Order: sequence, then structure tokens, then C-alpha cells
Amino acid sequence: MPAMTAPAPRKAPRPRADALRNRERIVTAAREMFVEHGPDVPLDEIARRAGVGNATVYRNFPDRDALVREVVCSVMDRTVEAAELALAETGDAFAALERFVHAAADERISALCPMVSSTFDQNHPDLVASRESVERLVEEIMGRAKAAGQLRPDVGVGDLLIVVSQLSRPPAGTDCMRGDRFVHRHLQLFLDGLRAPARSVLPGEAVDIRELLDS
Amino acid sequence: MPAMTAPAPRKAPRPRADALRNRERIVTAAREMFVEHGPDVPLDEIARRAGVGNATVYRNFPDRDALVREVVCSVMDRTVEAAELALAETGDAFAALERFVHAAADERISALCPMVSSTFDQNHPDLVASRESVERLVEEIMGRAKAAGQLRPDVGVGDLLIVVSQLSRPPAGTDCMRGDRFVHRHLQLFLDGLRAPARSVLPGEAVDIRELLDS
DNA sequence: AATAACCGGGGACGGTCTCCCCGTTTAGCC
DNA sequence: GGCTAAACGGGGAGACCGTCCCCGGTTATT
Repeated sequence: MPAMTAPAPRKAPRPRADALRNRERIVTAAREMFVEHGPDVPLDEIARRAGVGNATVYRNFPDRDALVREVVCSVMDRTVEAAELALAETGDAFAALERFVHAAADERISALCPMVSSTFDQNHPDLVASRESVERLVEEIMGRAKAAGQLRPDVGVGDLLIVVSQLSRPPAGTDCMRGDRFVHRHLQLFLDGLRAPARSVLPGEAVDIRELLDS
Repeated sequence: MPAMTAPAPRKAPRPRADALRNRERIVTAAREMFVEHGPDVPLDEIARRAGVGNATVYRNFPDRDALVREVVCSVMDRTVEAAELALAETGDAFAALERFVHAAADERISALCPMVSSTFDQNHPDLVASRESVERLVEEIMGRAKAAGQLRPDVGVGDLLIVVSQLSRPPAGTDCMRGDRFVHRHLQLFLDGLRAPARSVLPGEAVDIRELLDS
């Protein structure tokens, strides 16, 4: 590839403005559709929701997995932002935890469920990077809360992420998002159960994030 | 019911023994498949899991909805049994609540998620009967626990059923039931959050069971 | 205003689920 | 222990749906 006069970093001649805007709209629509209807929704439906033609989807993403991966990474990045914000905005560790949990639910963290799906490359570079960022930040928040004696010590990062993900999912094969009214109630109940001192002994072991990946 | 020499209640000439056994196996297999793979699993897969031919499924149930309805009613009846057992075996109301929650998870109560699905008759007689039984019994347990000052008063039957259902679902499009290791941990955390005195104020209103039915 | 990339709808291909049909097996009864 | 009829299981036709490509029209860039 010979050097060119244009400031193209690679063989990218320049993407058009609305092209990137459409790509972003597709990712957003796909995130919501994955959350509401599972990882097998027709791509045409995603296109319709995004307000673009189906061809635009297939042009931006070579196959379904590419779109899923983009969505998962996007959700993880948003989650990391939420965690950083929660850490920065308050000195109270448990309050930060609460802020993070509610924010993660709003960011549709449950969309990363398909990442444990069958045909999905768990070891894609972008994926492991985002995953480690999430793990590190959540571990930071939970560690501070435990050190402050506000969070019971027998819970792990995996426990938190699983429960938030499960509780923020739409109840079933439903196409309405009316669950949002209840989600924060139930998250708050869960958070109350996380507080120290512990009101019961938990069965099993604290769940690490790595246990969620292997089958 | 006119007295006859044979115990045939109506124009049923007599169902064969293995026929009913197979029917039961189909319902059991369907329950697990609905929980693990959603309400759209191929009926042939259910037949394979039940160890019967696909024709046997279509012979016992005229259409998919009939099978779904049977599964949902079966799960509700099992849940009612679990609730009655929990009430009978202990005098402590909150302990009964805990027993019931864990039992309901083991009974795969999350299989009744498809009852809120799109094409599904919410008003079938068998359905409303089972539903009212569940509601009455859970209300009884929760009422006692509230009266004893063990359960925070700002939660409803719907809150409990939703959370138990959500937390006991397999995480995503996964075909393994390894989630069972975590489920009871997370249910216990939720139960700790239910205890009185409340550790926080909840957003929204207590969820009634009827709010889960209409779209 | 010119140009080239991008967009959007329509349609063919391929796969999958549903459902029926028929030869065989098995339970129930004499 | 043999008979009868109900039930069973496998295979296949029909139909539906998701995926992907192609082409005329549109819009951003110089």
C-alpha cells in the first residue's frame, strides 16, 4: 500500500458523515432489540427499528457476529463509563455501587448476555479489553465498599453482574419495555440484600467473572 | 357423572397406560426446554428430549398453545404445592417465604414466562384457576410475614414472582443449566433485601400480579 | 453543478418448522 | 398365550421466514 497524499490512516478514503451516523443508529437499535427479543432477531427488524434499509446493515457488518460483538463492546464501554462516573461523583462507596447498578440497568447491560452464547468468539481482542476494564472497575467499587464495612464480603463481581443483567431483562417474549417500571425497585431490593452486616449465610461460593465464560 | 361399571367418566374408552406416561414426559421435557431455550423451541426437539416421536406430541396436543398452556398450569400447580408445603412445615412466616422461593426456583417457575407472550389466551379457565390459587397462597405467606414484622411492607406478590422468575432463568441463549449453582445464592441475597426493617425506600409502587398480564 | 458513494426496497435462495401418512409395535383383554 | 385396536416412530411434503444480492434513486462532498 503506497503512501498517499490524503490523511487517510489506511485505505479509508473517508467515510461519509451520515454513514457513521447510520452505523451508530444500527448499533443502538440492535442493542435494544437484542435485549427485548434475544440474540436471534431478524436483521431486517433491526434495520427497520434503526430507520434504515436492510442493505445498510449488511454493508456495515459482514455477518451477524460482527454486529453482536459491536453491541457487546458498546455496552461494556458504557458500563465502564457509568462505573467511573459513580466512583467520581461520590465519596460513599456503597452509594457509588448503587449508582452504578442503576446506571448499568439503564444502559441495558443485559444486552451482553449473548456473549455467552454458543457461536461467539469469546477471545476477540476488543472483547477481552472491554471485559477486563469492566471487571477492574467493578472490583474497585466493590472492594472499597467492602473495606468500608458497607458491603457484605461474601459476594463477587460475577454475582453482581449476573443479577443486574437478569433483573434488567424484559420478562419474557414480550415486546414492551414496561418492565422498566419495576426494574429499579427490584435492583434496590437486591442492593439492600448486599448491605453489611449480612442477614444470612449464602450457599455456594462468590462468583468470579471468569466462571461466566466457559460452558 | 352417571355410575358405570367401568371407571370411564365420559366417552373416554380408556386411555392407555403408556399414553399418559408419555404425555407426562412430554410436559416435563417441554417445561425444561421452554426454560432453557424460550417458548419457540421446535416441537421436534421437545419430542426428542422426551424420548418419543414427534407424532406423539402432535397427537397429544392439537397445537403449540395447548402444550404451552399445559406446561404453565403444571408449573403453577407445583408452585402452589410448594407454597402449601412451606406454610405447613414451619411456623415462622419468613422461613416459609424462603422455603417457597427456593422451591419455586427448583420447580422452574420461570417457565411460566411465556404466559405473558403475545399469542396466548390469558383467560383460559384452567389458567385463571391456577393463577388465582398461586396469588392467594403467596399473598397468604407474605401477609403473615408482614404481620409478624419480618417482611418489609412495601413489596407485593408481583415483585416476588417477577424476581424469582427472572433470577432462576438461565442467563441467555445457553443450553447448560450450570446457572443452578448461582441461583440460590442470588435468591438469598434478594430475600435478605426483603427483610424488615427496610434498608431503603423503593421507587415505584408495589407490584400486583394483575399488572403482569396486560400489555 | 458534477460526481461518486451511499441508501432503500424488492426478490430469489436456502434452511427450518410444522404437520400428515403409513408400517410397526405394544398394551389391554379374553 | 393369542387377538384387536390403539398408540408409536420415522420420513417426507408444504409453507414460512431469515439472509443476502441487485439496481434505481438520493445525498453529501469539491
